[in-house]
Amino acid sequence: MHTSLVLEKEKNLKIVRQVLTAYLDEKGQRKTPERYAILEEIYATDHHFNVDDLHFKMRSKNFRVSRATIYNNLDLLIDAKLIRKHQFDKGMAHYEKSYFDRQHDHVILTKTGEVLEFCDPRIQHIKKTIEEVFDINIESHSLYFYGTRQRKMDVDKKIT
Amino acid sequence: MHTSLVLEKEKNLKIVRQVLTAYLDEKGQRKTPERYAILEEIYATDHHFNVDDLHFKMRSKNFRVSRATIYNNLDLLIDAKLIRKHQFDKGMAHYEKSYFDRQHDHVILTKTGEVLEFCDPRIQHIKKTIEEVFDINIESHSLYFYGTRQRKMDVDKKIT
DNA sequence: ATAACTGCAAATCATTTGCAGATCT
DNA sequence: AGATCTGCAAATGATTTGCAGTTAT
Repeated sequence: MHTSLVLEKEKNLKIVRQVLTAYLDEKGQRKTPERYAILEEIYATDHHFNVDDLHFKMRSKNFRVSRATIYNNLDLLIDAKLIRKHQFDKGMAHYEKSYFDRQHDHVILTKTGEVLEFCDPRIQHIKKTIEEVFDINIESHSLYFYGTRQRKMDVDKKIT
Repeated sequence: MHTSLVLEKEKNLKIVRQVLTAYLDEKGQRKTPERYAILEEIYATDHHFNVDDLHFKMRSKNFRVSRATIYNNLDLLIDAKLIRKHQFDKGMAHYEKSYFDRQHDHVILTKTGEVLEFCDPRIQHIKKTIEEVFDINIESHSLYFYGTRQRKMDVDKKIT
């Protein structure tokens, strides 16, 4: 990895640690090593993850945390706006770090489980219309597209 | 209720019964009374429902079905395109009849649990764009807006 | 000192499953 | 008759919870 990217990552880690500290101070909650370890593990990598992924990675680095503590602290990090939670289908929830990214939506490739991100302003336009039509306040939305890679076979089919 | 609406409902019931029969014939599956009773209960009312709602309603009409059978047959009805399933959050899944309605999306009012439906063509436009950008095939999507009714209080706040 | 936190194991809740007996075809 | 269904109860899997012991403040 390029040196500047490493430095960038460290700077970001420092920032999110401070965000967490500020949050815990404000809420009068304790600054436990587990909380920082979980946050750092999340911000050290770039992918979506689930509770088991995180638990396994921390354990393999010899940091002992229980799944219960991870669950508890993921809720805390959500409240601190440091991560977002997704329920792609039934089964385990997925999470992603959120502090440096802007709001986006997802495509789930159902064959591989891959997750793609996109940002389309038209969703905000739809949202605005819905708010007006129903006279409501929309606080959040969830939008997922489910699909598969366009394979050669499919292209052939089209020609036929 | 107006007589023509009652007649309309009966006509529709007849249609969906036939659709189910055709499906079961095609798949070589058995025409059990439970299957028709579940279908009819669903098409007799106009709201979203969950497994417990349905179970309770059928039992209170003295039709004994197990929850397991309901689960099994809801999957079957989904496959027959007679109903759709929604996972609004964690917790119980919701279902809705689908045969006479066209595809639509939902607004969930988080305070009351109310569900509103809407149809906005711009989602299809977004879908098309995403398919082109990522070179994928999108098979389905799920879009939910979460919000609350605009209450008088909120309006007052705005003025302040 | 003491309220908050962690880790474990047990509890929960929606859904699924195994299987014995019932029932469509 | 024979394969498919149903109903029950037990199993599952993700998440939550109760609680005793630990730790940050």
